[in-house]
Amino acid sequence: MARVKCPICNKTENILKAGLIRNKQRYNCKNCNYHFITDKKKKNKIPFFEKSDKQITMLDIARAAGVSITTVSRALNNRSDINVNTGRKIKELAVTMNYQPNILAQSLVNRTTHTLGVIIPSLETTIFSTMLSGIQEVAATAGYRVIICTSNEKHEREVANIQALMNNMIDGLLICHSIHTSTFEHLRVHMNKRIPIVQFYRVAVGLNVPQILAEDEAGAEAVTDYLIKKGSQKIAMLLGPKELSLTQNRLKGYQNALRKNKIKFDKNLLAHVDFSDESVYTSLDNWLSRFPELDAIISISDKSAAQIITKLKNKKINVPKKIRVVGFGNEFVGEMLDPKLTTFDTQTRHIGEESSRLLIEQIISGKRDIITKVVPGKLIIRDSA
Amino acid sequence: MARVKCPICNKTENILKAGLIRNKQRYNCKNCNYHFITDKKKKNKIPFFEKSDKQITMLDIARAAGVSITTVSRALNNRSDINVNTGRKIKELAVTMNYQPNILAQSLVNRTTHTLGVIIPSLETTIFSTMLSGIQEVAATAGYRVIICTSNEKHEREVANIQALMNNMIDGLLICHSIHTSTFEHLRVHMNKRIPIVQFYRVAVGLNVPQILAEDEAGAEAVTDYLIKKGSQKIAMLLGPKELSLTQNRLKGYQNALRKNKIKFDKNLLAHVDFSDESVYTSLDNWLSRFPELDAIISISDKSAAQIITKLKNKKINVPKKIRVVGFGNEFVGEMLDPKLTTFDTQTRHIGEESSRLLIEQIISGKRDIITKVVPGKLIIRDSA
DNA sequence: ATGAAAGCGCTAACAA
DNA sequence: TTGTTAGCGCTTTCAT
Repeated sequence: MARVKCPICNKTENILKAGLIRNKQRYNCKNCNYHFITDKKKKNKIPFFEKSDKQITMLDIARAAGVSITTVSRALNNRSDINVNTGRKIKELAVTMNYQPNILAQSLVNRTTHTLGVIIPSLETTIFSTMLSGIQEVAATAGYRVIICTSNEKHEREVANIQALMNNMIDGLLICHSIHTSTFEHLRVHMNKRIPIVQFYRVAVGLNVPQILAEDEAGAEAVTDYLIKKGSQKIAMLLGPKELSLTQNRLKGYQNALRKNKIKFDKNLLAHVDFSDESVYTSLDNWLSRFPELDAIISISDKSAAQIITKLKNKKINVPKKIRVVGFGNEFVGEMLDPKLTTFDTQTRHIGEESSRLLIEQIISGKRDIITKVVPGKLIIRDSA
Repeated sequence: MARVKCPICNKTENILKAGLIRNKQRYNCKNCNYHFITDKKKKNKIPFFEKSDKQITMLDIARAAGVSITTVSRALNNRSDINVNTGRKIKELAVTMNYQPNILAQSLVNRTTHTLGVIIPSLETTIFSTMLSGIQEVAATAGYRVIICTSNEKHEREVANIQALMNNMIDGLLICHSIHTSTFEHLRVHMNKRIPIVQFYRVAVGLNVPQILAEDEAGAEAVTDYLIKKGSQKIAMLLGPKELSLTQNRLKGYQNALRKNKIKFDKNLLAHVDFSDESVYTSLDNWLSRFPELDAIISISDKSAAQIITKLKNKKINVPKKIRVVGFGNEFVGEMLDPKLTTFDTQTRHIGEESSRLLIEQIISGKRDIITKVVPGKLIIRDSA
């Protein structure tokens, strides 16, 4: 074996191997107790990408510029305490060498990742992907990345996702709860941490976490009111699971309108569905058989409204003459239906945008005000009611 | 000022302050030239979250267990070279102390983030959010996070997003090009790097990057063939921008079917739209005025098919009697239309799943096979054709 | 204006 | 089986 020479004492005796660090052989000179390193010849063949894959680091720039790594850092971060020429030279060098900062290293040291986490029940439901679009747009503009996790309406996945994200990956969390989430311990444990949280659309009530909400109560009231004005008396309502604040708020709005118009509330006109097609159809059949005088249906979403209208047409029940149908959400599908769908526009995209905005504001300001904001919507009157 | 004692020589003279490191005061003993540290009393008031926000590190566990940090690492990573009892004790301790690993630090050292980047034109188009759903589902199952970036169909944003993601944040990239992307240098520069790339749905042809495609050519051929069998002769086709491979492939399929059935190709029956509502309506009006004998329209998406059907109904043109309409994508809206939409199901979700699967496979295996995979679709026959 | 060195929290090679 | 040490790539403090 070729002898290695200690760069300090220049001897070749008593040099021990002392570890292999990132492909470099490290040695220890027992004479002067000095550790040093030489390149190690590669054993295994070079992977195909290795040759072009050498990431330029600040050290490379420092060497090329003949300055210290600190100076490079200062130059690239546009610090004031640096010679203008040195700074310019380093920045030019960084460009020509195609330097790309290692974001992981920056994040580790700065304790900030410029990344938001979003937990959302599903991506295939129009309102959720629309909200996500709003979130991502605002985030991108503010220079934040977005990591998405879908809970698929499963509580366990919501819990697991939160845990995974909160481990230093994100600067803030946006969450829209799954329908099966009724305990909130998994959120509570993170509430007093550095990382701010904002709930949106489906929120846990009584939790000290800011919320961005749709205009559920006022919206449902406006819709019900409108139907009554149009002459409906027997108004059924398709709702989500009882536990959701959203459900409760819409129900409240509905009841407000009934009370105002002196119509007796009948809880059999309520149906709680789990968003499956089947549960929607079952509820509809149920109503039709129990309430021949049914003259209006308020649906939980435009999608189920579309399903209801289609089903009613199949049964030769005229919409809106016999039964008026109103949706919630103002999705694209509403305009394509025949009759065109009357719906309450919850301004889904805005909800996403506002949530993102509030979260980023809390990240930047460091403030943790417990704000509740309702994004105003509006009734879109078309032909189905 | 209270004097500080050097732990080496035990003197209190000639001790200089030597920096403040992460809230600790560092000193330098000039007698023995030894650097040491003591805790520094906090000056500014504690932020509200600080008390509960002390992240437990491996060092804390090591101290609590009376072992070295390496041993903790070994225990938590379930290494074999560790005493079973020590390992168990450490893992218990980690749980009781509620230890959460710092993913950034792990990623930095392991050079892998378990995160995929996805660049997608939009989130508000059903097919894209559906593909994303498939991507995210497969990724989550394999233990990968997903960062999304929308290009909003803008080339510059696509380029910027790629650059931002490739800086050590991701282990692999999934990309669906924006319609305005016709040069691919921004991709090419990353092709030979460690980070694998997979293109999906809208791909750059002739680029050495794996692709997952919809069955565009065969699908369009099947659709056209079906229309001709049904008796259509004058078949218009709504296409995306000419540059997209997807457009070219569907056009090829259309032409194949015409040729096979000895129908003359007329390029005036083609319209290239930019997915805006307006361009769809303009194309339709154009066709109607120029081709009174028009008897079928193949649309680029179910959404535009829906718009076309709605518009034709407005104009009292019977679908499918006078004009047959076929969509692409099999989105939810198709079933809600009247008449129900005949469409080619591109299996959008599968495309996302397959892309994700291929990318992860390449990440794990380290192989970079240039695979092109077409996800088979099928014709869904309903009432509009 | 610049550099040396410590440290962010973790992993891994070697010594013991 | 365990500890010591260097290092991932960056920022920051203090000294010069």
